[in-house]
Amino acid sequence: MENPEPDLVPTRLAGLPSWLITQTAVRAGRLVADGLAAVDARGYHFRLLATLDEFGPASQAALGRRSGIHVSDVVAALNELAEREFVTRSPDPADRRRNIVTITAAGRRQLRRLEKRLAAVQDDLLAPLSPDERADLTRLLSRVLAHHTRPPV
Amino acid sequence: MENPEPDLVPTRLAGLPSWLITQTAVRAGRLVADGLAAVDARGYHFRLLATLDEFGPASQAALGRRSGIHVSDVVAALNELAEREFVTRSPDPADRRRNIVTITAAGRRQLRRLEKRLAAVQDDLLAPLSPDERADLTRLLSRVLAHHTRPPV
DNA sequence: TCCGATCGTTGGTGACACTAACGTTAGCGC
DNA sequence: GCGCTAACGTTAGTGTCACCAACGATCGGA
Repeated sequence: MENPEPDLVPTRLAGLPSWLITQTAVRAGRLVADGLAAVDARGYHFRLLATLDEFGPASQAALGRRSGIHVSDVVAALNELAEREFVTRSPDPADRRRNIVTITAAGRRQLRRLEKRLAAVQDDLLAPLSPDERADLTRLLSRVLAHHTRPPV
Repeated sequence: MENPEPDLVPTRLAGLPSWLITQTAVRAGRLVADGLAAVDARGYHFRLLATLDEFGPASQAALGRRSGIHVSDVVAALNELAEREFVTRSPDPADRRRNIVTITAAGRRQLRRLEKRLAAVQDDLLAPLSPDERADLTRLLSRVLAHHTRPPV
């Protein structure tokens, strides 16, 4: 929806892996945002719903760790999800500091919708690559990401 | 410098290429930002200096197109660069709407410093990959990016 | 000469990641 | 049992990047 006719890109940038990754991420982010916006959601919402669906009810802190979202941002995103009844928050009887967050049936339906949108986005995003190449890319990125997720330091 | 001990990540996320790309970009962005911050700069500054050095003096609009930065953001970033005398702005005698932006000697020195930092960042970022794999990743990302840069629509 | 396009600039917005501070609560060491 | 530390949820604020709308000035083609 933008990108005002880019001129040729400096090779100093185009050759930098960090630039390639972040720029590709910008494009990917746009596609994702557009896809999710059609269902009135954004990345945080999907990540939280997917995490809840996969691991079951959890505290907000656990949700944050698993989805990679900061606890303080989890609060805001859950407020929005709860307002639309995609999720319920109830105090943990066993630990009064905690909330137990649970996905609702409506939340699961919303998640299905989001997943459908995102599947289309993947296809759009990786359009120029063959299935083998897509697998290669996924493999390489996973390795890089894993390396920086649990720094061997 | 953060990442508070991530729990296991949902496979629903870990398998999504769009997620892999954006998450890897977050890590890359952190490394880049840290590297540049050490010289009191950020991404926009490097991109502008590199573009200027590669293509020579240019108008702000041209700079924006080549570096992929919105014109309005170019203004702010150039203000910061000009304040530190890394760049000079002079009116274009041939077109009074335009400014001609030129990189200074100090700007070139700063660019060298930034490039040095970024080279180290690339190595850190791609540490788990062999040279061949790094080339593969670069190739794949370039293809994806090219496809979304000039939409074939 | 008019009109549309371009240029620089200002002043916003939104998503995402992240930080600091706070009161509450749990659980461990002693 | 008591005190300290750590974890929890929440609020409020920051920085980067990308983007949008509007403006006056200027240019260039019809």
